[in-house]
Amino acid sequence: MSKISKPQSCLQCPYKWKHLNLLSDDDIRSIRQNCTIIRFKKGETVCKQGTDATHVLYLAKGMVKLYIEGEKNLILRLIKAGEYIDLQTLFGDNSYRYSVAAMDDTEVCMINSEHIRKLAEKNSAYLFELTKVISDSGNYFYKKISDISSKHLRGRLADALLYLADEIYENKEFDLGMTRRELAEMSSMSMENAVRILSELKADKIISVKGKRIKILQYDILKKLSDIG
Amino acid sequence: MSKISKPQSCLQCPYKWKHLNLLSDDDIRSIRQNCTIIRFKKGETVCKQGTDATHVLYLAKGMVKLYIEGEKNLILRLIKAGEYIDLQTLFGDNSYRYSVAAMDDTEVCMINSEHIRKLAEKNSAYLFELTKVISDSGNYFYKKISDISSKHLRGRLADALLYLADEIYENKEFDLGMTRRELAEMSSMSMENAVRILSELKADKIISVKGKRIKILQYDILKKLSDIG
DNA sequence: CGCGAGCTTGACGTTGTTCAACTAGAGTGG
DNA sequence: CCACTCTAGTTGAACAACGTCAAGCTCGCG
Repeated sequence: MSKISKPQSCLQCPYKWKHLNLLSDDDIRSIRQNCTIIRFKKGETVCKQGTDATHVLYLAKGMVKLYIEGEKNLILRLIKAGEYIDLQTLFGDNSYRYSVAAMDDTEVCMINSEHIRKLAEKNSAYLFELTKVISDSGNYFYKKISDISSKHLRGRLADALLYLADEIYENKEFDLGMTRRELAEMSSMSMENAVRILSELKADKIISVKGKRIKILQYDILKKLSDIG
Repeated sequence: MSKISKPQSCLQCPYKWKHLNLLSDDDIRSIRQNCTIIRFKKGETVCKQGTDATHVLYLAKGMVKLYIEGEKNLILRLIKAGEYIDLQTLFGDNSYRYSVAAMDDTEVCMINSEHIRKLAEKNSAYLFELTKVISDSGNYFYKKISDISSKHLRGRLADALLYLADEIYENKEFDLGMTRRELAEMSSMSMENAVRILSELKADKIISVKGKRIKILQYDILKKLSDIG
């Protein structure tokens, strides 16, 4: 963590804060006093599971992983620039249920929670949009929890690869911005098995793997592997 | 599903609708036109995974299970009278991500979603409370997903028993209102293993089991089993 | 009395983890 | 430039966890 700075002005937010347009100019100005931009280097912890959630985190630049810590970590999702890292802590219990760490060099706007709550309370349209985001994020977990509890190794790894291709890199060919261990933590399996299955998929010519470079050669088969679990 | 009826009046709601007090009398009256009370018998499906979520479900009487359907079902939580069955679908994607079925004879208020959204949009305090409920329900999943993916059989069954004792029946002795298969579906394991572990816990005098009657004899040990996973 | 659903237990096969050995590449200091 | 080390990745084999199958049991009900 380093380089603490105040935004110049949020009025023409260069980070494309979502739903900022629903606030009045005065309200937007007021955010400046309650917002700090912090830069994180790759690997640094942005927020730590269990600590008090006093700030809303908005990812301005870079990519972070949101994961649950335990004997083995479980990466729930990756977050790209332009998204709130999580809004549930804003209105619910105010401690982080997860940890967040930078996958590369990132910038995070940390905005005082209490301030956002006040803005939301007096601006129904704004609150409405925040609630939508929270709801969708909750809905995502229904799928995740069912995938993790019902699918086998191959299906779970296929899920992770499809997630990376479809949601994160939006391309069938991408540089895996993480270690094999992290890929395993996305799929809830041991690192050795993640490697093994990558090798199998490669041998079956469903994907190609060269170091961190991964290309999905047979998208529909990967999809089928994900479906049958 | 049977016995469709309109509420007499929601003004003195006999079902203790949560947060109804935040609405104006006129708004509460307007709900009547958009609300139907439906009775379900034990085992009946209240709502089906995949269908459109056109209504908010409020559980007036009885108990239901909320579960994800698949080759094997996964029961995510039980809901007691006086709670919304789920609010996420109200503001997020509007299809049910889960199925809900009655555990005993129940009554459900089904309120038109669009109507509630309109009330919420013009009443910030009401929306605020709904958002809190949604957020907390999302936060619950962080724990659930981590438990399911990291704990072993014994830890998961201990979780289920503690959940029933602490959250549902609020007593260390209770009648298990479900089959062994359903207990297994709460803990994400096969029915045979749920039975086996119940037997082990009984042999170790941590619980007593007589048919559906379960008594937690050594609460702290069960807690420890849950902790170590 | 017999039937069926839910429950119980043991034996066995499958899935996934752990351990261990080895390889490849990147950085470091002489 | 080479040896050294460190980390990430890779593969095989042993082992543990868990599910499935099969058989028998119990209890309520027609």
